[in-house]
Amino acid sequence: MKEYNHLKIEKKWQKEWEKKGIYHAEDKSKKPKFYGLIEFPYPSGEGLHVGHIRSNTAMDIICRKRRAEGFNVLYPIGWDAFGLPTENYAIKTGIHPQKVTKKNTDIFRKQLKAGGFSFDWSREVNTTDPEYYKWTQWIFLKMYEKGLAYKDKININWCPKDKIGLANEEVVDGCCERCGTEVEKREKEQWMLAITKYAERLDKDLDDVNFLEKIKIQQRNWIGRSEGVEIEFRLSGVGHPTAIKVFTTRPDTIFGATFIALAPEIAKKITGKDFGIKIEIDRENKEKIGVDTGLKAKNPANGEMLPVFVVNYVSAEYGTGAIMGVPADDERDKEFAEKYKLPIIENYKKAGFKDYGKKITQFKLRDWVFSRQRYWGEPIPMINCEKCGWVPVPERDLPVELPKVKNYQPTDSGESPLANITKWVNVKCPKCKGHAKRETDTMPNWAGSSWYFLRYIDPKNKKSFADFKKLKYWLGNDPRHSGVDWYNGGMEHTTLHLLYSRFWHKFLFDIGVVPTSEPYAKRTSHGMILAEGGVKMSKSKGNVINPDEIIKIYGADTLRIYEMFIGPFDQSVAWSTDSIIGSRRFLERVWNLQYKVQKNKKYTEFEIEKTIKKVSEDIEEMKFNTAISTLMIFVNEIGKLDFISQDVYETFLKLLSPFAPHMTEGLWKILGHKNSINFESWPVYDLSKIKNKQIKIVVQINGKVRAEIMIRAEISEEEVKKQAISNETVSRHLSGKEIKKVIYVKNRLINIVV
RNA sequence: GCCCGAGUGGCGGAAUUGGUAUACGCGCACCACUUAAAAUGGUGUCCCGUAAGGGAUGUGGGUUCGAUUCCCACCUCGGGCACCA
Repeated sequence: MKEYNHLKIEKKWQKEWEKKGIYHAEDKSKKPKFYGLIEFPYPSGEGLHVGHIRSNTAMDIICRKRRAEGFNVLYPIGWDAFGLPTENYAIKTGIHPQKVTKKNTDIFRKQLKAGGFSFDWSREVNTTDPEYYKWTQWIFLKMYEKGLAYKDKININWCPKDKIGLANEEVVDGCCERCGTEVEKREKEQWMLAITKYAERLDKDLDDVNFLEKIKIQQRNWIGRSEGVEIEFRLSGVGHPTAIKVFTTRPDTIFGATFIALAPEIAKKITGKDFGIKIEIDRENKEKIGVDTGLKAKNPANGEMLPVFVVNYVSAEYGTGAIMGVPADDERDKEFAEKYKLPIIENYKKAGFKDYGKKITQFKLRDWVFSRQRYWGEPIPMINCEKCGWVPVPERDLPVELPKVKNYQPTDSGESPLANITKWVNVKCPKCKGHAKRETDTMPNWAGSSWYFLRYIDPKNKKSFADFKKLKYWLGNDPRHSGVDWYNGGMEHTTLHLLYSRFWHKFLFDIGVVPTSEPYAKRTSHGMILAEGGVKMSKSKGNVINPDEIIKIYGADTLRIYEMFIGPFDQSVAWSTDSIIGSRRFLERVWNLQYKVQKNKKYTEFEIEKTIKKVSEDIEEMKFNTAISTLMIFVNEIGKLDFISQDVYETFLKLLSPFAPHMTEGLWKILGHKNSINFESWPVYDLSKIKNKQIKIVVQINGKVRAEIMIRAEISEEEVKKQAISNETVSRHLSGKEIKKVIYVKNRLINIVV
């Protein structure tokens, strides 16, 4: 008997599969296609996380099953490599981020290959490759051309300690994510993308995609669509001809309005005065403050003159920046009214929805701040000419490559380090050939990840980001109901990445370069893997599990099985090194079953049909933990027998192969097959083969289990009742009692009510 | 404050449309094999009780012949949003 040697087996088959390129997707195929996608990793210096193994294995199992079901499968991988950690490392060490990225991707690649994932490595993409970001820049230029990219003076988050502009997502509770310093607002010219123009469609089209409900809910909350009415309140008294427009979702409460509240910016616009009211960033300070502007506004419903206040709880960025205060119906207005002794009307008359204004739709979604004052990102391909203003870099000059710099530290003025490279910055205007300067801001790291799944389809194309025919094949022909077939990723990317990439895709659809209006047909999400004890894995806590070591000791197959068995796929789970042994023991049992195989004996006693059904269904629902427990139960049962017929063993190996590809491949060859188990078709089940001559029925009395009886299948209800009542234990419990009712659930239980 | 999700043995967790609660795995105990240990195999393992039986799925109530599952109220934990008018 040969022992299960995972090191030898895994190395051997990984080499063989790579050599033969068996996981390469075909661009021209008569088979139906399946495009399975995972979020491409950020190659951090910390190496692969066991969480990567979890989500990659899940999609790997689905893709392997699809191949066995006869699909032409695309399961690609790449690197989302622009970003802060690499840049910060460069600032600290002076090593070029490209070098760091190369080193990290090499490590990640090696680690992923050791996991035995069926990626098509020939399509690897890297967002920091100029051949890749050329097209990221190209998409930006198209957006500029269509008026979706524009420059605007806005408040950005500024960390006074790091002297750096921060993205919203880098601000945690009003403080810098890295140094904890309180963030200030600073006005700065930024490139913006008009995602709000797509708000309506981004919301509505969620109806047509197969995303998990909680993902749709989060997207909808983020977009924040609400229908209301815009009402004009005419100003009078101080010689103001203007009116104040108010947005409300409750126009029916207009008779209860006792004041008007303005955002500070709006008040300044109307009166030209600064009232010293500020909207605090500090979220804990929720006390409502206001100043009376002295203006009066006429309520169009009843002609009453209402005082107009500047307040700190109305934002200029939502609605019209002005509200009607209805203290009787709104908690915030009530708090304000009580503090400033304003009247609170109860029992006022209700108005109709559109009686005093016109219906409009508002969104919480804001336009996307697209500029970063950083080095390690895609340069924004724009040139500022003294005469012509902003001029896009001509397409033929793409990509605008990142120049070499000596110092990656941002400048004191908050500009990108690129601003110091005068040779790079100073250019001729493409229009008038006059003196001009390049934009020195770069794109956020959400840019490259907004379209990477399209590049996988045609990664080496030099003429376009991807050939349209290939896009049509892999995304489908139906413009409304297609895209990547199945996209799995983390919940943390539900609002930003998922929304941004849907926005970009819709834009590309509108200009006719992609065939579908939605990028992803189906989206699911995984839970995180936490350290033992349920805390986050982190270097500083020293509780990070390195997958390499687990693979070395137990094998990739064991790690894969363990991570799929660890708990429900969509929930967070705590790592437990002690429990891995169970997955290893299971695989060893499977391995040892080969010595019980008898070639010519037909095996009829045990039903593999149920196992096929359950495992097949569980994979589709991502219930990998119960799929594995089903496989374990089968092995436990079959292990009790003296011999196993080869056909049953082979069917079992096919079911196990997506989970443990290396071992099953090894066994497949040992059984005498020349071809890879990867080319075998997925087992089908035939429920009619399950012969249940005897069925176990539970007998309850008043809902309490008292006995079990065996019945023949298909006997009548009357006979089952007779048999149940005649049971010894049952009759003992029934003696001296009157039977009121008998409930019979077919093939399951009988409940006698006394 | 609002919106999601989850509370089941010592631990990770199972449970079809409401139908045997605790599958599968870890751990633990005992047995076999062994000079011994490890490994492996076997048996047992929610609680009380010798047993018959009784009690348990965060807490309290309800619907039902029957509730982990459905309804109401509350508590705890995780995630998201946050003065959104």
